[in-house]
Amino acid sequence: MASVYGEKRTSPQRERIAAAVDGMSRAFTIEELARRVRARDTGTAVATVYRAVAAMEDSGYLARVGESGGHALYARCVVDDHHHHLVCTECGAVAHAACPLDAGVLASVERQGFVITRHEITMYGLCRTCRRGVAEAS
Amino acid sequence: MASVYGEKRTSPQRERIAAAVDGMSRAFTIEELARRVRARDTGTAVATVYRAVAAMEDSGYLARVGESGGHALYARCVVDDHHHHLVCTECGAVAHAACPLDAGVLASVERQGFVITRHEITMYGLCRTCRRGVAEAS
DNA sequence: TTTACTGCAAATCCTTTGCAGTCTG
DNA sequence: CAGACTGCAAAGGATTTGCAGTAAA
Repeated sequence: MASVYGEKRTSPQRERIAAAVDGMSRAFTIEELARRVRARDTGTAVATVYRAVAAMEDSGYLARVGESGGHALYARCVVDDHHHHLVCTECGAVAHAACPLDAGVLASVERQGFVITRHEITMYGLCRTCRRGVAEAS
Repeated sequence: MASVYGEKRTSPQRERIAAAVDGMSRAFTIEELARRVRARDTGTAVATVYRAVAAMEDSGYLARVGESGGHALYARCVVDDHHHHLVCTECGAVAHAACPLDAGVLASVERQGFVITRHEITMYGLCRTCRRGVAEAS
């Protein structure tokens, strides 16, 4: 668990926060994470959770995988190579997807004179379980 | 210019806002648009610009093409079929790109049990002109 | 006439920051 | 010890919204 916060310092609060993150099997908002942390230690300030999450994101332990109702969604992501995420809008389950920006797209924008320096791809959908739920409901 | 606001009502303010949008050859923030509108009519409230932009977005006349420094970026986009945008981070020029989500990606997430219901792809880069500028500067 | 649109200003609301104090390394 | 990290609370800051008035249709 040394790389959770990268080269940054740790603290009792950050350890509790890291533990809470480990307990998350789905995408979560900072608010949810904070609630979870504060359930065990009321003393942990929300600002501290925000700062810890930023540190975890820096270290690559956590990834921003989308947003929901104005709240950023995060999920543990220890995969090193470049990829993107797909979040189930019903339950928050996360899937991985290879980056779809292939030679064809690059050539297409190149033809327009552009080079891509950065991109963000966020996908939302339904996981196997929630897909069933929706089908049954209809 | 009837479809600018879709089926919604128009007004002198909305006409001025539409004219200002037409004068924009690049991506712009609402703040920039409002400044432009207010240069000719100080009386137009920023809230009105926000509401007009929302209406234009609804009608498909305007598209959100990215964000810059916490400000949403918009650009005129009358292309009907599904595609994405690439914004030059230097000058705001906009390029179009076909949606890169192909059968391969869909199959990949399907293999994980997911179906995609929505996705957002935003690309940033440099246009031909700004590319040169950067090269010369280095 | 109906009801959408406007201006103004206040309210939202997630996230960030300033500060003083504490603790890690 | 220096510099991070913490708690608290206030500040940020783009966007939204309530309201009363005006004007499209």
